[in-house]
Amino acid sequence: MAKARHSRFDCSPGCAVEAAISLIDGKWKCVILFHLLSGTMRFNELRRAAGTVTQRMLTNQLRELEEDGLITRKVYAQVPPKVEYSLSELGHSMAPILKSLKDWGDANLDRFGRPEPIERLAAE
Amino acid sequence: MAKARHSRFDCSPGCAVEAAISLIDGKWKCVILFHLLSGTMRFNELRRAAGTVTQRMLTNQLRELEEDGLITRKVYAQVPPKVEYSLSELGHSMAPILKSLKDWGDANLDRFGRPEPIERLAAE
DNA sequence: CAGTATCCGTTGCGATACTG
DNA sequence: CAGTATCGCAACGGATACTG
Repeated sequence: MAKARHSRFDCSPGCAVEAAISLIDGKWKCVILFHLLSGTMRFNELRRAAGTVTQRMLTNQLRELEEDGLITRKVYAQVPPKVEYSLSELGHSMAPILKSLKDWGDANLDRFGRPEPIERLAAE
Repeated sequence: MAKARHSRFDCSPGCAVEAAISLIDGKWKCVILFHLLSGTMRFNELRRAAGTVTQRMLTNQLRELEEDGLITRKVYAQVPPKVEYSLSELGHSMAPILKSLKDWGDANLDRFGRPEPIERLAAE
């Protein structure tokens, strides 16, 4: 539990930056965090919100976020099971990062891989 | 050239966030970007600044950043070779992201994997 | 509902050696 | 100096099946 999963930082300048992203790397983590900014969510809610994440990966990422103390997992002892995820205080402190990521993304979405709409437009 | 390296975003909410980190994921990219905020740097300068990155990885990450239009590579036709890397305008636009990462890291460095000094303190 | 377990191909990435 | 080439292992991560 909480084994040193993150690579050791050798604290050169830029260390802080490296440390920060090491917590949110992995394709899904910041997406999860971002969604949790809006409030508590259940497992399958997150699953849908994240788009195409697999069950295994979502579980995995949630566990790591929990280990790192960014999110809180609350299990209700009932059937069917109910588990709620929410941001810890530390998690909330990342809001500025998430926000700047979102802002940049919004401003530049059309610049790189603009995802084309699923339906083919009139072409052909 | 610029093949679709990044996974396709299916533009659910949070898509922008996903898009943004997809450009800076990989342990070294944001460290590189961060250092380039201070100005132009040469290959081996970056190598030293980044800490423990290998030659292969640095080259690799630099190429991807270049493909994504975040940095500019300037080669001087001379011997010995001299190559300078600097942020493009798009790269500079990520400054807020880098800054928020740095701020968070600075504020929370002591909370997670605080890298212990190499020399063992008095213990034993 | 919210997971865990297993299989298995793909990618990441360090080590090492070579080059214009 | 600033790379490229090749090897090889380890981690990532999807698909699928099973469970309390």
